[in-house]
Amino acid sequence: MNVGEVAALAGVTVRTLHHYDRIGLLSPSGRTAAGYRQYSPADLDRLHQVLLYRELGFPLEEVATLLDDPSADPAVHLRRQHRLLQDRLERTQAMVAAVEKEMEARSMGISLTPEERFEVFGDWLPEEYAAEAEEKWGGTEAWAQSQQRTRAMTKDDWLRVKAETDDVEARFAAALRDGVPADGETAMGLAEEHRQQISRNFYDCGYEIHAGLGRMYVEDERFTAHYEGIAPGLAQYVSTAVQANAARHGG
Amino acid sequence: MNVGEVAALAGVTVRTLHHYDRIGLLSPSGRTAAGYRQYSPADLDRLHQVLLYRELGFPLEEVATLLDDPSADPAVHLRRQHRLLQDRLERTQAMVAAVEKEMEARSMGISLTPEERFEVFGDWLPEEYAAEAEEKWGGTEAWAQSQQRTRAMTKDDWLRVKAETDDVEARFAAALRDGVPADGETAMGLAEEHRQQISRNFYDCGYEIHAGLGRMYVEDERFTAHYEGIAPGLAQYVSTAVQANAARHGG
DNA sequence: CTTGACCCTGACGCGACGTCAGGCCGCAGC
DNA sequence: GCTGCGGCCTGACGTCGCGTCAGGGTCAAG
Repeated sequence: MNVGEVAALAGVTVRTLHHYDRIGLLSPSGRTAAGYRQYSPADLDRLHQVLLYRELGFPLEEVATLLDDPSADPAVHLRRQHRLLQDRLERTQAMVAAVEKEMEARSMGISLTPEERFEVFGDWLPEEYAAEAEEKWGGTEAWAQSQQRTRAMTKDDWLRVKAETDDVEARFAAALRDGVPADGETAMGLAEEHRQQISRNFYDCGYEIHAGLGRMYVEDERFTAHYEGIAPGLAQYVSTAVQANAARHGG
Repeated sequence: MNVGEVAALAGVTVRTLHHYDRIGLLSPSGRTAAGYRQYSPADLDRLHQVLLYRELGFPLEEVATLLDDPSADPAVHLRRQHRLLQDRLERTQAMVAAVEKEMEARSMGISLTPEERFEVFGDWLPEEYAAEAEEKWGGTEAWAQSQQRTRAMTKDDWLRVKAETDDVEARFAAALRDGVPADGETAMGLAEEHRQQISRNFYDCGYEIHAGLGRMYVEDERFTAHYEGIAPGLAQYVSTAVQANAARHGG
């Protein structure tokens, strides 16, 4: 199939398909001698996934990493999409309820407080991220604790927590810069501080959990990006330090 | 309240409020001596409306025209939002169903046709516009006819229809330019052609309906914009011609 | 062998902000 | 009184996901 047909079938414009091709999100599996894009059924499959994730609000770059993850087979995507769609359903229902509440209030001559009226917008920002996080960690004790504690935090609390975190990260970066070994006493000390910070602010972070986190810093691109954004090599450095510290206490 | 507080309450960034101020969508009702934005409760009300419409996918400019329409009291907005949210609910449910269908198909080893898989995306483009249109005309016979006929149209059909329409509109513009009276024989002839075109291509357009359409050309800004984009004064001209033609046949 | 629909690749534009940069408030603490 | 330090201000440029030409090749039908 050529672009026009695919566009008509999927309900997108040709330009959109060009765009997806250029950014590498969906490149047709073939071209004719004249350079015409040729889409295979597999390409259509992928397009379908792309459109679903897009509809759910994912930035295209993230859609690409999701779909290119070789450890995620189609069933994983379907389950995730199902969950995200149900989240959206709940959210929409909440908004419907809010509007109905307001209509009723109006008809009774009452007026709602600003807090009441904005609450449906308030904590939903991470529609997709929250869903993903819950998929990974939902149901665990740590997750529940974290949810409960962070919900109670004020803006000042957040700023304090962020300052603490920034501090430790900066000292990690300094250690890396100065050539301090990642599995040495100093770096392990920082790792321990890091662990205690998490325990204080989010959830009881034991050594095994901390070691798991450490692994994620080099495996999950979002964490990796965070640390590499501070200093190149920092993700690996922190990961090593955290795991060394865990090993020391664990065994 | 100053920007920061409003932003925190509504779950948006300060930058967003700056933006809404600059484009005139939501300008705080006051400023302090130092130039600090001061938001009143009424401003918060408006912000709430803005965020709801935004969430529903309306471009900000359109949100502004909706909210600035003096003929639309708060209740109108609430009803519209309620309808749009319910549309979204239905649509999301359809998508959930589609994903479930696909999961089942996969588990049975069957695979769906491309058409089946994309159909949920297909005809939904005008989430909001379609909803608005249906709100106005839904349930009428003309609406149903139009829906049925346009669904059956191929791309070529659309092009042909568009060419026809463009032709009549160009002749209307020429008449206007040449100073031909809008309620004269020539202009009424064009109006009659216009009416028959609609009847052929969309729905049985009698004289009363046509007269109603004519009124809309000067009352609904979208129609007005369309005609004024062709030639200044054309909206009024066509409107007059159409109504004169209807009056001639009606009485 | 032309015509008209369809395809290609730039390249610029746009909406709705994000993200600095440079500088002015406002109030707490010394 | 001064000095931070967070919050606010106004530009101004960057980003994302395309829309929209411009200039030109391709292909099936007549």
